[in-house]
Amino acid sequence: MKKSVTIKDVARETGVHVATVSRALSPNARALLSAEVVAKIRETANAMGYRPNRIAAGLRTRRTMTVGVMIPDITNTLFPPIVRGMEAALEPAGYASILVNTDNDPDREARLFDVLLQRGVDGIIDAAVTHMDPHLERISREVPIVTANRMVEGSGIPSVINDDAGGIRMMMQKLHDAGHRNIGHIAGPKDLSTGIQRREAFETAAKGLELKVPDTAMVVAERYNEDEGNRCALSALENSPDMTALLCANDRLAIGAVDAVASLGLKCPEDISVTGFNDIPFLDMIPPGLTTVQILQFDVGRIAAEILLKRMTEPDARVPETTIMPVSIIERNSIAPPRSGRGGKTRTARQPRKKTQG
Amino acid sequence: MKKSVTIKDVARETGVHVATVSRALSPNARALLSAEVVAKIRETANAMGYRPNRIAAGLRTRRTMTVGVMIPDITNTLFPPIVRGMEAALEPAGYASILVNTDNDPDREARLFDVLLQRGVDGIIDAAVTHMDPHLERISREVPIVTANRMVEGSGIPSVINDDAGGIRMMMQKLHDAGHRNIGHIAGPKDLSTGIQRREAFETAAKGLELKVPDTAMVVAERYNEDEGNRCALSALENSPDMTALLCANDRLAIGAVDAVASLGLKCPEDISVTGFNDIPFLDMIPPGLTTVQILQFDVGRIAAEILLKRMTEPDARVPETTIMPVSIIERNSIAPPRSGRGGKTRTARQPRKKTQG
DNA sequence: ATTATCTGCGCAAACGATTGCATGACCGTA
DNA sequence: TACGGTCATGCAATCGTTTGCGCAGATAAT
Repeated sequence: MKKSVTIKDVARETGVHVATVSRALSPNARALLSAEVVAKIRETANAMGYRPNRIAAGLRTRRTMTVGVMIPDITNTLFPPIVRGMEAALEPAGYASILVNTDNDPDREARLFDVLLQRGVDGIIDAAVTHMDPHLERISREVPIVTANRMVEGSGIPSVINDDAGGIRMMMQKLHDAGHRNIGHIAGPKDLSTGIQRREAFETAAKGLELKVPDTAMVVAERYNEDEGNRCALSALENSPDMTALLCANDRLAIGAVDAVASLGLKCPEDISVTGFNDIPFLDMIPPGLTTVQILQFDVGRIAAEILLKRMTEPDARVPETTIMPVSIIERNSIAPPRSGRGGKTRTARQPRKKTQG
Repeated sequence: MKKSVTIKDVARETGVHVATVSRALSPNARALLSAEVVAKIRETANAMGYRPNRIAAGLRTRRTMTVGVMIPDITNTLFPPIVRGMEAALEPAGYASILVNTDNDPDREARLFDVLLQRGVDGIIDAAVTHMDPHLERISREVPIVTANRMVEGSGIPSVINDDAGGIRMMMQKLHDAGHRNIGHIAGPKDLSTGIQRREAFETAAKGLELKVPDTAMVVAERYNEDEGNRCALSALENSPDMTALLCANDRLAIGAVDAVASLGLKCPEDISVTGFNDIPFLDMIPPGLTTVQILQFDVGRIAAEILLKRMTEPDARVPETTIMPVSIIERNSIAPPRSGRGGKTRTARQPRKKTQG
């Protein structure tokens, strides 16, 4: 609309060369100039409403002071706090962020990487990475990357993740303490590191507590959403009549599971205990109040951004390859001691099987 | 990290001039070239892994194919769907978006405008604007702007908002139909167009239904959050013993209000009906199930983006100054007929006043 | 055959900033 | 007075694209 004032205008106005203006305005080069000239330049630059053009600067310096942020879907309430955490570290350092949603679609992801690189981002934070990401290593040779909340194993790409294993272990212990011996699991998608790691943690925890988990009591979701939680819970509940608790790989699956429990005429937690993971916003307000593993959403984003900052500013600084953020259990009302049995209560009740409950 | 292949490399490889490469790769200029040359260039460009540098192009063309998106706070669940709506229109058109959170802080907002303009955004969608925004008109002379969800009156800046007045009117009618005659209002912040317009709509609706609303039954919140909803509801409930319903300016205020109701030993909806506005995600899962005004969150963002696209591509095309999106009532369980009275039930019950109930 | 019109492509100047190098003024010292 | 050394600033190239203009050759019109 209106042509803006450039370094050249300021130069003309103050009667110096553009190079001098550039130096006067640059925190680093400022020391090369006499104090009076610097003062005069900055003054008139301000007066003229000069606004540096980072596009032009970026062309020359190959640094745009913007980073790319990839997430699966911003409407998934897990991610906004993570994004804010990133911003909390990025903005004070002078970086802006281009945000893109992959919808967990690899084609889209590939396109979006191009979108970011074409715009010359100085780095990328990827919270949408799949377990075996085909693009990431190639991209990471062009620009610094760190993954948040998820990781791709063995890639050497720095990641900031949660103590998935620890969270699951603690939750299993909690269920065991409450008396549960037949615990099912709704696992997350098998192409996501969180899905995989939580499932493995579930299995080793079960083994550690000497619990048997029949195949029917462990079903893996295609996606992290309520519908899948519902579907998987239904399957588990109908095929594992002895099951008294369902440990879910995340909160949204758990919410779907609670629905499934209700739709079978059962109650949570009286008939079936259900647990979640993440402690997403508003979870505390949804009945019956899911007991869940709380992760430090904001801090995951913040730390990931801080690591990226380090990699961008000191390209050969050493950064931790994977930093694991602590988790904790938030106790609400979705765990209760198991009923002695629930054989007749399921709509699709079948003939009772041998019980393994101890 | 690795220097990328430029137009110059492609030119050398194919034995033509850079200008020819540029034209071969530009959908518009392609027609100027012979088909064979175009084919050859595109082929080798692909083979070499050429990725256009939009920074450089932007410097020359003054178009970066990125837009700025300002919102108050992405962790406010109202905004993610709006942002996705924007993206749905922007991305297919080749635009990426830089997202910034203002936290409703005018200083921050001013800084962030600079952040966006320094990066040469082609346009801005502002969903964080205050009613009398000091910056907006100045900025709008430099770059096309459209506001979403909110507006600044009399500015001439295109906006896409919701039918606030209509929503409030319908909700008032609903409460009236249920038998309520003493209806209170928790108004939104007085510096936001939504707060103002909904409050005005409340007052004219009350007048239209011939309801008296004592000053004590209308309290305005400083911010749109649960704590303010709680505080305001407490004040209204304690100072207006006759009140049987609380129409809240948004869902978060309403959530706080039902907490307040409960903390006074009353029940919603039996003792006090409460209503919201927006129908934010997860609202349906929170007891008692707020009856609310549903807005088209996604479409507000989408339409705003479409209008911005029009303004960016055809600077003197005429666009509607304010487009109002339809709303509808979602009925849940937070409205019930009024009790005959609730005099003795409030903790801070005072001597009964004259009733105006008909 | 001469001139006018097209076609297809190259030339070079932008866009706005950064930065290595050059230069001139000034100071101190020999 | 001449010389070496600083200090403050100017010069000009550069980043990767886009685009107005011009030129050469081919084709068409006269």
